[in-house]
Amino acid sequence: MNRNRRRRNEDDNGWAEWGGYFEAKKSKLQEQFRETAATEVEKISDIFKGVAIIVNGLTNPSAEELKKLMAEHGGVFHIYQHSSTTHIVASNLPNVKISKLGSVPIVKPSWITDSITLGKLLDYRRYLLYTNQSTSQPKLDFPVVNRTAKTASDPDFLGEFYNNSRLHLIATLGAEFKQLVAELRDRPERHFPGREKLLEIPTRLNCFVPAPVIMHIDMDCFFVSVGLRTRPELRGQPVAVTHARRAQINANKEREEAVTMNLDRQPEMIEVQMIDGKSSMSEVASCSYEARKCGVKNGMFLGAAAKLCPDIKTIPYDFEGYKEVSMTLYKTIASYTLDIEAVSCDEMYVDITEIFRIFNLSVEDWARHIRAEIMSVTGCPCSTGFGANRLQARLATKKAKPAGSYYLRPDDVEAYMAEIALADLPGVGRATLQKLKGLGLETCGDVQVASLSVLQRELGSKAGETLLEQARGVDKKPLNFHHERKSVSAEINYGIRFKSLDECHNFLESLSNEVWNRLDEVKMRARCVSLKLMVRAADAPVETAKFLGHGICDSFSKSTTTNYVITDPKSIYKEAKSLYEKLHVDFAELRGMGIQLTKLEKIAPINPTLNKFLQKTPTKREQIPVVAVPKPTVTSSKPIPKEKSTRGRPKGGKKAPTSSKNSLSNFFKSKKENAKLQHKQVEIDFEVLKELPQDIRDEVIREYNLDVDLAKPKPQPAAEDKILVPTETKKRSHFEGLQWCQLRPILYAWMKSEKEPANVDVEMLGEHFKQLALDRQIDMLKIAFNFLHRTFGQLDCRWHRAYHAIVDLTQQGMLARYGSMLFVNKDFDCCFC
DNA sequence: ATCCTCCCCTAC
DNA sequence: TAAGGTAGGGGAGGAT
Repeated sequence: MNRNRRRRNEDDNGWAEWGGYFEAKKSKLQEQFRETAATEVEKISDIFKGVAIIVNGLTNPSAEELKKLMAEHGGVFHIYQHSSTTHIVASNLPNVKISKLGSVPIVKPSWITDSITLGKLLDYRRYLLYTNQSTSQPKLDFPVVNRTAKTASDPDFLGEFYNNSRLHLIATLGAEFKQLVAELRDRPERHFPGREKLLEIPTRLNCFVPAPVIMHIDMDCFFVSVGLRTRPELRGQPVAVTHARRAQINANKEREEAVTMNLDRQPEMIEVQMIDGKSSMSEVASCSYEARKCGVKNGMFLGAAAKLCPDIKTIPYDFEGYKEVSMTLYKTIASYTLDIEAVSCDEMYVDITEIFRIFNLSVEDWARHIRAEIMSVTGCPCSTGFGANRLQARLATKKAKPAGSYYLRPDDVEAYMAEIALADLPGVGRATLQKLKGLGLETCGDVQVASLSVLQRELGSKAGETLLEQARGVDKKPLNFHHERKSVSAEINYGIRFKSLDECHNFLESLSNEVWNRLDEVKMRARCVSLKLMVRAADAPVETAKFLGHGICDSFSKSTTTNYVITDPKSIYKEAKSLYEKLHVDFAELRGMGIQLTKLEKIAPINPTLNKFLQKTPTKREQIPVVAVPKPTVTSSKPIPKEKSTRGRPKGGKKAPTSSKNSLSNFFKSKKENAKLQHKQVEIDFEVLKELPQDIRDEVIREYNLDVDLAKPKPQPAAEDKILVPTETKKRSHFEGLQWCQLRPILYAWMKSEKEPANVDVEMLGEHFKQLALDRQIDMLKIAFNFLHRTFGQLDCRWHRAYHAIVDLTQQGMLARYGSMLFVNKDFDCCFC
């Protein structure tokens, strides 16, 4: 991506390449495995003689593994498609790409694994990824036995499911647009070609718009509108986007029973009550306003929707179309401003204040202009709402829909709000609404006069407070243009019916790979893995009403904070598997599984100077001070001090391990040897020495013939030095297995990394930071290690580079003077200076 | 008092 | 048949 971006066209604000965004993602995958060194493999068979594959997109097994399998079994692996390529292997390939791939058959990866399992080349036609189920897909000339990955027991399931999941698409597209807005804003240049068009709008006098103005823009029934672009004959009719084509399915006794049994259990699900054993339980992803008039809602089962609206027409999904239209939408808005908070693929907030300030437009002029432009470039209608904050803008959109615009003027807010139904407030969902009903509250007007304490008692302190504010049209949350990820997860609660523990483990492994790929994609690393399970409720029927749905479930989750930074999918799988064992759930009862990663860290150093330095190959000079210290054998290491570390200790009443002593002792031995080697004098920091356990300290003093009188303290250290050394009141156990380090330079480096060095008052920041640490009662050592870890942890532990980066900064006058420093990583590699 | 874990809720 | 994902806010209750 980065490389592509540098090539960008200066005139288009980066858009030319944004169009190629998804393209770029795919080619990156290719780069990844091209870089993988060819591994020498032992030939096992000749199953794939004459077969030459390329891999397109994510697969399971991965491209790398397929490459190895092909080599082992006499096949050929191409990185790019070639005239001699015989098959394309893919788990999910957007329809739009198929036409470009020509006549080479596209097969599922299980063709390869199954062939190997059975020891012979199977007929690939049974493994074709595409069948002629949709007009946009290529027609196939031969009969196809469509082997669909129905349940999670199938290795192709994950990709196939995500390829067809609307919710997955919505979630991932939303996240991608958030990230893209952030990236665009990070570019130094600002270029808004769209604004020129505004000059053509005749300016009027007296169209003062009080600042700030927030615009909320939302496509009207997005999926339907995209689908109707090519189906004009359905305009004005009740239309729904669903997987199913018909609202009735063939009668099936078992299913009728299952439906009835589930109905008994879920009387609150109104739409479920409207269905019977013959109704389709395919969900309506989006429905037209004509369908909504009959009471049809998004998320409803098609069977239920058809009961309300017998004329309803169904149209299939068009995932590529959604991507394309949302891209165009964002592109259009961003040609006017980058003050955008992406909400989802079809919705965003835009701070429009600046545009009004510059162009002297009325809200109506602007709305008419932008809505017309969006209509013309996407072929889809949208609605816009304007207000002084995001809440007002959003409620205005509600009134504007469909295909309209509304400005909620500051003077009208109070009266307007009183009429708003509580259900229309963002954040008020099913559960909250029920609670409020219990209090006899239905409109914002009711809430306006309710007491805060009552609301808080019912909804919790935070939600109570926000609700009261919302009811008055107040929204203090500013738009967030720079979104930072706090978690990455992958979850599937459909098609989970394991027949063996192996199947369950395999699926968990696929999920681990998936979630790892997503983490890597956003260039982050994690330190916490959570596993979420959906388990059939004890009294729920084994057969669910919805085909392969999760039915009525209990959900459980468990997490583990690792004492290392996760740097591969195998670690995720290992942790997830162990969490699964701890939850004691029978694989046969599972109905859903998910893995979530939290405690995320950015993969790259933030400081550009440090970054640049770290990329350099170290010179000989730079390598000298690195001292390797043998790993302590007594205990496992903990890279970042954790209050809970003592809890994780062996419970058998063992004494706390003495790793600290051992490694310190070792450390000084190595230090001495190293000094001899270099014929250099050894410097030992007084404060470090003071903190050593008595016996080691004595040893060090003896070893080095030090002239130190610990009883007579050395000159009073500067104020900030005092806090650098953990005091005796701090529990030593926090730092078991860790070494001391001089903190000031590190903290300065940290602070510098977030603000550019120029014009930063180091002393002031130091004070500020100290206060922060004291206020929050965080150990300075913990902060320092967090920093070190976050910045350098993934760089193959090149601590010497970290050190020299800091020295470098110091020499440039960018850091304060530093004293002796000791850096330690989780493997007890040390560098000292 | 504050943090952490395991939930629940909400939005698209 | 059908494709019930994902991220963030926040609260209860236990641990420290």
